[in-house]
Amino acid sequence: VFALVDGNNFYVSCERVFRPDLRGKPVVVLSNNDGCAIARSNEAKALGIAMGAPWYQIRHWVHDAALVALSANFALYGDMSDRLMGLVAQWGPQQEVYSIDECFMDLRGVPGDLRASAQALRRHVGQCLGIPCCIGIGATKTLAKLANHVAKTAERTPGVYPPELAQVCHWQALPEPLQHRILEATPASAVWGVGRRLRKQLAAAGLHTALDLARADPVWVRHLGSVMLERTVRELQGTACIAVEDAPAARQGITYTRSFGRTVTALGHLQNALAVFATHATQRLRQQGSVAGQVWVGIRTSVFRNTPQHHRSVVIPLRRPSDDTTVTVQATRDALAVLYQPGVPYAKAGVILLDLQPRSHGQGELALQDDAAPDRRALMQVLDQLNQRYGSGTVQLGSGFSMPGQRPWAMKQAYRSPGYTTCWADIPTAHA
DNA sequence: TCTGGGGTCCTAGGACCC
DNA sequence: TCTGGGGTCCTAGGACCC
Repeated sequence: VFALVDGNNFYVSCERVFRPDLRGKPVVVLSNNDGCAIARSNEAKALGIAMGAPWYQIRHWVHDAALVALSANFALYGDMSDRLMGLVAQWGPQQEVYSIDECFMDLRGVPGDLRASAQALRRHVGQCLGIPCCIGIGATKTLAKLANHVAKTAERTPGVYPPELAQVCHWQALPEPLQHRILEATPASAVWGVGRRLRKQLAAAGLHTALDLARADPVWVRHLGSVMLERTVRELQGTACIAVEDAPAARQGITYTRSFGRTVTALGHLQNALAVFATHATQRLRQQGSVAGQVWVGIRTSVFRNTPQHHRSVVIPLRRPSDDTTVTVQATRDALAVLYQPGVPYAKAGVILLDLQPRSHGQGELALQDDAAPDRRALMQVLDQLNQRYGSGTVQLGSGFSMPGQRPWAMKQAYRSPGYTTCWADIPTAHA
């Protein structure tokens, strides 16, 4: 038996914990650069604001419906996520943190009425953290996902599903005719693993609802997609094909790409931005305990402008796998020397660390031949410790430094909330 | 004026090998 | 006239997820 626990409108809910005045109001959280809506309160959804809606298209709601917009505060959401996952972990023996706001639980061996313990967990999370969540329970991960979808939809839009399914939905506990009705009312595209492309292909083959999919022959359906679709169909039919992954595998690549607040044409600014991006990516690399063998570097113009497009990238192989920021920053320099063209209005740039391997793996002998390596490693350690203790960016490479006001590439964050739980200066005060 | 970012997995096709 | 077959590995691109 599997469960999926999922924080409702998670980023908005995180903000509301510290801003109770935002409850009941339409709220959106904007992406980096205040580009588009990436989280919406139920009230904002009711206004018709779509996921990913560009900010400039929806900002009129601020006047028309008292919409509140907030710039994304990922430090806050990440910290709230850790707390949420810690609370949910106590429910069962195995937990897979699937994304920032949801986790799968393997509930095999958990005694008692699962629906009742799910309700209790919801109350516990509500009391300890103040984040509302929905829980779906099913015989497979796909069914748990589906049950979660039903629980969320039943809560938000009464009428589609019976109201008693709101917030917690235990698929196996439902009578079969009700399961049938729910599957029939659920579009195939709401099933985990069916995206836009597959939805069209399934529709062309006459499969429109979750019920159509659940009744399909898993072997036959394979020719419409890949083995993934076959797996999805089997999971809908109750055969578990996807396990709960207890310990997440190390990342295969570490990406840091950003759109600029304004377009950038000067080489110096690009160098500065990419040095900062590489610094962030390499810090994550060290946290993971890996070294990178290659560095991908890309720069490009905006895909939303009707101007000549300029998308270029290059992969720089490193002489030996490294987790040294000076090495990856130098790689971005080398890359820019190849990629950069004067006069092009660059809108976005990025760094991807590739070919990742565990740090310990085969490093010793090579490192001994490089006299500078032990010192560099110590330098990076000190850097990480200082930044950990005194705040990110306390100590950095000169190439990543720029005077205040000299970062045209810095992203826009006009509506950023304080670091309530991650910054000493921003901790809220309680008044008696 | 103004449209995010970070991932995973699968498949097809090419290069290469014997 | 007429030119095999089987396998591995890698990469690019597509689809999906949140």
